[in-house]
Amino acid sequence: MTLSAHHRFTQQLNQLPLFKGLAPQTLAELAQGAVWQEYAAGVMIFLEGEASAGLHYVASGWLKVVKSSLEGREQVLRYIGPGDTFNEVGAFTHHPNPATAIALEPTGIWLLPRATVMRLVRQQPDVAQRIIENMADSMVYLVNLVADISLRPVIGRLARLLLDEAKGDKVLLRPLWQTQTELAARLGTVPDVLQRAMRTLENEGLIQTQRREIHILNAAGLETLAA
Amino acid sequence: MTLSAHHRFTQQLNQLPLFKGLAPQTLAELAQGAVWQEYAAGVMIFLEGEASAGLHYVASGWLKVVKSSLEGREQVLRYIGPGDTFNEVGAFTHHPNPATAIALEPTGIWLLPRATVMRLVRQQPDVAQRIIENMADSMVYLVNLVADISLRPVIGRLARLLLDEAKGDKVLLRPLWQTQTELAARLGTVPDVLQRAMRTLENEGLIQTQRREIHILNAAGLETLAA
DNA sequence: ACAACTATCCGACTTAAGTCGGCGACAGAG
DNA sequence: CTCTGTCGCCGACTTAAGTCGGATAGTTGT
Repeated sequence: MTLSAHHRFTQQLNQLPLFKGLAPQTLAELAQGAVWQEYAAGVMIFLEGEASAGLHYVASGWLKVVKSSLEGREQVLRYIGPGDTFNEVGAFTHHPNPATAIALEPTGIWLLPRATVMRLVRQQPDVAQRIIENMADSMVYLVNLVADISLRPVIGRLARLLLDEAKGDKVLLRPLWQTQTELAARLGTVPDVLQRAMRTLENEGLIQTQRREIHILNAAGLETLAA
Repeated sequence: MTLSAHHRFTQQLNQLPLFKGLAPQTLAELAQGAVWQEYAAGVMIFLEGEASAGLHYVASGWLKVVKSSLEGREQVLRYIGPGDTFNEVGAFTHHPNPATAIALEPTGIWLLPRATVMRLVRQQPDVAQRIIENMADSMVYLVNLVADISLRPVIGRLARLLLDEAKGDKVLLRPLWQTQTELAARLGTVPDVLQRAMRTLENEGLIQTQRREIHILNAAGLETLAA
């Protein structure tokens, strides 16, 4: 990792909402302690139960945070992409990692060691506040996830996911790493069940699937199922 | 609410891990802005979707934080008792409340307005850090809740709950407000299913239920189910 | 172009979870 | 004390979810 890489990273940090507006010196300090890491698709970034290193900032690529059962079933807690930070839990407490992180694509990550971010939080109230807000967002997300899984049938969750992911568009082309197995894990179920749910939606004329695209034919109908 | 009540509250705040060790003046300021609220058993403290007021500190009593489905089924996210704070999300962001809070017993709460805690966070790095740690704990709890509900059968969740709640003891006497309906909501299921699970555990000789007590006869057996 | 592998798809089946109706115990209100 | 409503208990039933075996299509590497 070269000096210029760190310099570029300093620039990036300044863009990042979490660290925007900090003094150049502070940013440089932050960048100085950072460790660059690259992961190939499918590689584990950290494992549930390990003591964890610090705050992770995703420079490029996508990854997933999951919990696994003994039988090997997987529940996706969150997808994380460029510009996101994750592992606040590991960075700010001495809890072991509560979940496992796995790269979905070739992924580049800056690792900010615990001591560095800790110092920053104590010296920069702005950063502390933004971190708190970030964590609050995560909590809202998790709370909704619990409610979804517990109180809604699979087909309802699927309908909601399609609507959210499409964000008003009528067409939804899924990234390559969103295989049906991944989608199923995100919804908290298994591929077969997901497949049936898809077919049901298709038979009822709410969606239409092509190779790598899903067309939403009847958004209102999906809303009803997702309610 | 009297001056002496506020004075007592200042004492209490000083005990509270979250605020321990602050300057007396800071504590007094904090107590000054606080609003005292009392709720009878079963009364709603705040409702999902409302804009929310600030950080809540429970002085006495127990309450639950829940999400409800349209059909009226309830998922308990967390139980909260004396000394706990809750509603970090509402206090530190402009999100509406992500869930509903309901008193389980007569409950007394100090409400710390957003502006007050916000100022505190910006001026006292210690407080900011502890709040972050608090939220991290909540996130760990939620993450595990998601995994439990998604990846484990009801009977396994029940076994784990019994073990956790007993904390090594062999006897578990449940508080009055833990009706089977409440317990079911905590486990993410319905009373009937819970009852069956209980009977199964009893038939297999793992536990024995008396009026308001549950005796653990075979902790190892429960561990196996909970694994 | 071919083989090997993986993802998808599908029908049939099993199991877990949830629903329903009713009954008996108990607690609080009158 | 009796009435009334809630809670707990239980068996029978329905539905949602998950499993299994196997066919098919698509992809990757050689």
